[in-house]
Amino acid sequence: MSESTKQRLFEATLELATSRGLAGLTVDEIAAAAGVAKGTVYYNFGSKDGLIDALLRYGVGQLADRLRAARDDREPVEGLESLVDTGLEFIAGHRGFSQILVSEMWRTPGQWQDTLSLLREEILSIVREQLRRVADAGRLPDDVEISTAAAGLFGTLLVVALDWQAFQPQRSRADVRESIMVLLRGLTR
Amino acid sequence: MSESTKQRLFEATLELATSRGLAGLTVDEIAAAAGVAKGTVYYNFGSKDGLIDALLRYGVGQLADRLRAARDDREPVEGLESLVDTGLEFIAGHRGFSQILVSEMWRTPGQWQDTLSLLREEILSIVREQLRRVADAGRLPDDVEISTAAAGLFGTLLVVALDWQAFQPQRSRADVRESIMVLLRGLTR
Amino acid sequence: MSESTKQRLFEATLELATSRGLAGLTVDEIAAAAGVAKGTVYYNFGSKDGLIDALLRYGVGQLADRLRAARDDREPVEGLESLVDTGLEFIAGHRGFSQILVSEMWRTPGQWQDTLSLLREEILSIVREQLRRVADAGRLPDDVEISTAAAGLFGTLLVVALDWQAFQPQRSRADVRESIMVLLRGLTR
Amino acid sequence: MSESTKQRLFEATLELATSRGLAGLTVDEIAAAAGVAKGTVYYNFGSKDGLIDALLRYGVGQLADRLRAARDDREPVEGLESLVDTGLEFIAGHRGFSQILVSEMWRTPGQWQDTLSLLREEILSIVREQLRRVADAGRLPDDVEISTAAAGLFGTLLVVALDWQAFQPQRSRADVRESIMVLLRGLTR
DNA sequence: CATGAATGAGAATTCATTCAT
DNA sequence: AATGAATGAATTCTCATTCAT
Repeated sequence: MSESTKQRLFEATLELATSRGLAGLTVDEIAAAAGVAKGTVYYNFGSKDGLIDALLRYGVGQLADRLRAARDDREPVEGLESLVDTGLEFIAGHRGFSQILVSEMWRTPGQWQDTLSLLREEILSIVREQLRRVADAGRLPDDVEISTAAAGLFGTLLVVALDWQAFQPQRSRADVRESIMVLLRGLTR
Repeated sequence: MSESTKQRLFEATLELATSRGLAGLTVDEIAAAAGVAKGTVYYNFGSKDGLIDALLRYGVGQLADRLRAARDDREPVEGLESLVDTGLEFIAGHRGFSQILVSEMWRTPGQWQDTLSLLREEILSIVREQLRRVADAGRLPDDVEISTAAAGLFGTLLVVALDWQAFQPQRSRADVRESIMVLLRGLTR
Repeated sequence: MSESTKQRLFEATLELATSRGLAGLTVDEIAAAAGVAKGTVYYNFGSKDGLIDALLRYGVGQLADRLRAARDDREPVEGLESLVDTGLEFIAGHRGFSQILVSEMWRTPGQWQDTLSLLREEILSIVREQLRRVADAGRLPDDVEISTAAAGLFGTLLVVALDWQAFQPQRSRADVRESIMVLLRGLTR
Repeated sequence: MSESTKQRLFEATLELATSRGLAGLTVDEIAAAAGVAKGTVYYNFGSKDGLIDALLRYGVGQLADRLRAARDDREPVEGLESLVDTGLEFIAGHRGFSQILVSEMWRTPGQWQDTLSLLREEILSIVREQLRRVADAGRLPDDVEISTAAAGLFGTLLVVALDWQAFQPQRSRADVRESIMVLLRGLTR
């Protein structure tokens, strides 16, 4: 079934990209790691970029789903913390994918820039919405611009989580979450 | 003189990388932009990777120098803000360089991982030192661990600055600095 | 079919090497002569060295096949002469190949030393076996050690044949064969 | 003094060529191994080929001197054996140089073919002269052509000696000499 | 006499893509 | 739906040679 082939290609690409970055991957490697012939990549995705593009959409889709599920009708600030926690959990559990995001997200004309802009927007809109609730509850200082704060929060979350994994793996997730919360609480007072 | 050749190559590479990203550059282009023959790159750096490696050290050296110069005997929190501002200025002025930093810094084994670990440490030690002063002045909450905060601050700065350049170029630098300061002020209360 | 591509590359390489030597060939030339794209060489052999390595095995295989075919149930000394004649014929017909054999065979660590040691052994075992028959027929002096004689005979054959081709091309093959036979007859008395 | 520089370059080249062959050497390596700057090679020899050329002449000159010294007014066949023994001794003592000779001597258009033809002739004339004496003493069969035999003897000597060094280093020089003598005695009866 | 930084033509190698099966 | 041999443009890298000091 085609779905399993695509899935296998996604997983192999993720696995390889974790250590070598997206740009450094060859279609040969990906196909070999997925246990399919090279032509199969082209049959299923049309091109290398097509595969990467699909992979990015797939991964971000998963992240967005989780984030959306994490929001609830609780108190706004708690909801924000829940968002952060969910984000941290996802990143820790999908390190390879997250590394790809940081690696490619801010690369200027980067090959996947268009897709990434779209995906970034999808995530940010979720964060912005939650920040908006916090603001509506009067818990955000007036001089904080929501879209800026959302972008900053997303980037910080990504980077802090990866730094944790790469350079301070002995820290617990709760510990890392708390570091970010300290910042957020400062912000939301 | 060899130093000037290396210097010219660094500058040409940085220049090109700012608009096109480091990964996509060819040695031909770099040499042409620097006004030297292609062989000269290999004579001086051994390989394309050798050039990038040297460039990373050079760039981080520059950043560290600026950061060190930004610290002064003023009030600790102001000193911290000065550090942030200097960092922002540097990143905005060396976009290509900063992009490679984010792209490679958190890649697991990564080609330049060894170099980057060293360089990360060089920057972090400066940030840590300043945070220490802030703490000594009693301006940091007790539950904030300095080395964690330093790593988070560095990553956040990098990412927020790049996000600004890539997705919100119309914002002013002062504006962006203020976004980060809001966070810091929350932290340092 | 892949076999025919490899075959074509072997033949083209051998052809070119006969007039220009193996070391001086470029992959471009070889591919052009074989009527395939340059990438095909890399697809099939991985590298220029890989091609040469495979070619050595292929060539020695051919030589060994011919030598084995040349042995028959005739009188032992005649069989030995037949071996020599076959060897001469092969070398004369594959000059480029033989040159690389002499060039590389006795080079201390040499790029293809491992391959060549194996190949040398394959040829020598055939020669040894024939010398053994001569000895069993009581036609070899007692003080001649077979493995030493085999190695000497192989080397001599190679060198004499190449010397003929390079410096005395006007001599006939029969003439050259006779020169070696004179030595062998002295030996087998 | 220039002589010592040339000498150092000869020795370094010989040393390197022993394991890697002449063609694979770079001027950089040679200069580094000799402890001089690259320009010095060009100052002294004009080109890489000039260095190799001079080296070949130098080495063969040494060999020719020894061979000439080995001939004496003794009985012709003994003189021939003395020639062989001296040749063996030289080769064993100058393995690197000898490997170069075998590697390059029969390479068809080889870059140093002209020089090598001359040098080959220098050695062969010595061998031919001695064989002539043997013939004059009535110790050579009528069907042996002297110049052919000389070429064969030279090649065989070279190859057998190298085979000894590379593949059967445990044998004594006397042992190896005896192997060749067996052939020669058969020839000279 | 000697140096070594710089050169650039030439060679090896990579890799996304195509296409006949 | 999948394959994998073949391609060739693009790139990296090599190295003999030059030349100003």
